[in-house]
Amino acid sequence: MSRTRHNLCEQVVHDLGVRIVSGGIEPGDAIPQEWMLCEQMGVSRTVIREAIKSLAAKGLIESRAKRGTIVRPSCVWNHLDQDVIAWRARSDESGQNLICLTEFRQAVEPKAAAMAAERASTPELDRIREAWEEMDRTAGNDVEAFLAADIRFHTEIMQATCNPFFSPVANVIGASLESSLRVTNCLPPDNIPSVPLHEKVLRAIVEHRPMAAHDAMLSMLMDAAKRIERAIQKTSDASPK
Amino acid sequence: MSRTRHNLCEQVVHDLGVRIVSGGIEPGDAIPQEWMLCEQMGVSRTVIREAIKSLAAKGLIESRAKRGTIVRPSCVWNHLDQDVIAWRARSDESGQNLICLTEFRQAVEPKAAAMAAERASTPELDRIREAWEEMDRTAGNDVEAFLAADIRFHTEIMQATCNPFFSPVANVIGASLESSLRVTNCLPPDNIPSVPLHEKVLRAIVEHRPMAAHDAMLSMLMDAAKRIERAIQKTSDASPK
DNA sequence: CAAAGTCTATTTGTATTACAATACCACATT
DNA sequence: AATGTGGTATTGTAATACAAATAGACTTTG
Repeated sequence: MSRTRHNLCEQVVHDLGVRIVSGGIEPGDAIPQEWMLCEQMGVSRTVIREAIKSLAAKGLIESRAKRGTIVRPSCVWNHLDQDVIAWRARSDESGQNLICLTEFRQAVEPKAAAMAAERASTPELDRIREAWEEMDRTAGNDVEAFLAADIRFHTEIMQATCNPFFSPVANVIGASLESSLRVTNCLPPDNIPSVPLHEKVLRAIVEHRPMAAHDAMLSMLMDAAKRIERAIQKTSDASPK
Repeated sequence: MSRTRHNLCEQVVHDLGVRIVSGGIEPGDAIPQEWMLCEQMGVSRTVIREAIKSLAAKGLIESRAKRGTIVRPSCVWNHLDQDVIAWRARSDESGQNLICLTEFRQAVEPKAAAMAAERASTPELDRIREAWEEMDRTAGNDVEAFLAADIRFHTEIMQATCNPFFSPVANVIGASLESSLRVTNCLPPDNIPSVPLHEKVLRAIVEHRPMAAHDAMLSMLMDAAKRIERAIQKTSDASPK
């Protein structure tokens, strides 16, 4: 039970979620019955049932009377749910998940940047600019603050597409940046070269140049992907086999 | 209470979900208190609470003791959740939602097709081919079966990317095709021209030609988008203002 | 003997009651 | 006027009881 969470139900959701996503219980298999979970976790059936409803809402499990509650095939999980992404990231020893995250970003974000360049309203442009300014301010000294600003920069671009279906991509971006921060284990100065790359994207969007925004975003992501790949290479060399 | 669902909780989730997504309760506002919902819907507090957990898991609401349960800003909703998509589609009078769905597909699917062309394994290729064959078989006579096969075709391509983050896109595809079927109000023969467009995608993927797959998918989607736009134009002309 | 139907036991689904924890609000205190 | 303090409404948790559904064993019947 890692660390205390804001209430019992969330704690149970987290524990079961991690167990399922990390492969502790395989798709098709049943999770323990309710009374058994009550015993194992020392909570009432009320709590267990509410947790089960949460996980079912995320697509992870499905309950039927008598049959029990089974883990659904992973292709129907809500893989862009913030919790599911976090649980997945936890059990990513190899860095394979980080590669998938980055790959997905490469597929979606350039097009999103282009759409933002077409449509972003003035307040949306301001929010993107503010995020970039925060990046510029914190680069080289505060890694945490830079990360937060970086996430905000990309998230605001998703919002600026004026298409709600891009919103969940923000979860991928957040997980990707956090995870890559851990993997590359970077120092404050390492953030500095990233600033002009983001600036290029910012300018293209502000000046309503979709193609330029697309290309700038793509090359920024390719650069990030390259650094991640190198870092993963290094760590797998350090602990071979 | 539209129509009877498999259990009480799901019914409550559906009713509340529709009310929230359709804008009946705005972000920042509180939903009725638990005892009030019990009265309104004629169910126990147990059921209400489990439904609330479901909606919270989808990002729609957030509960706090005393403060009540409030609707969260729509930018943190899990917009790619199957239920959320369905609820959104219900309240799409203008066709604006269908346009967003299509636009998102255009942003993601070409790249996904390219990745599938790079990596798809033989069984995955078989499943894509089978889906296309089913489309070919049912085009011109069975609209329902054609729709199902069409959805399967695109869904299998998402799976063939070998990247789990593409899976939820299948929900968008399903909603888009169903919704566009309703809007364009098409007859069986209207499906026929769609078959060779899909065949082009299929061939490119099977022959492992990423660029070709990308382009074939994109032009297919552009074609679909054009037809949808025409249909929406027509219906808004029919019922002006 | 096989196929169909029935019964039972197990598991989830729903209702009810009670109390704990929390946080907003009004009131009192300094 | 600012601060503290307690009441109160609302969600959080527990416990119990029963309903509904169904897998699997058992029985009946052709």
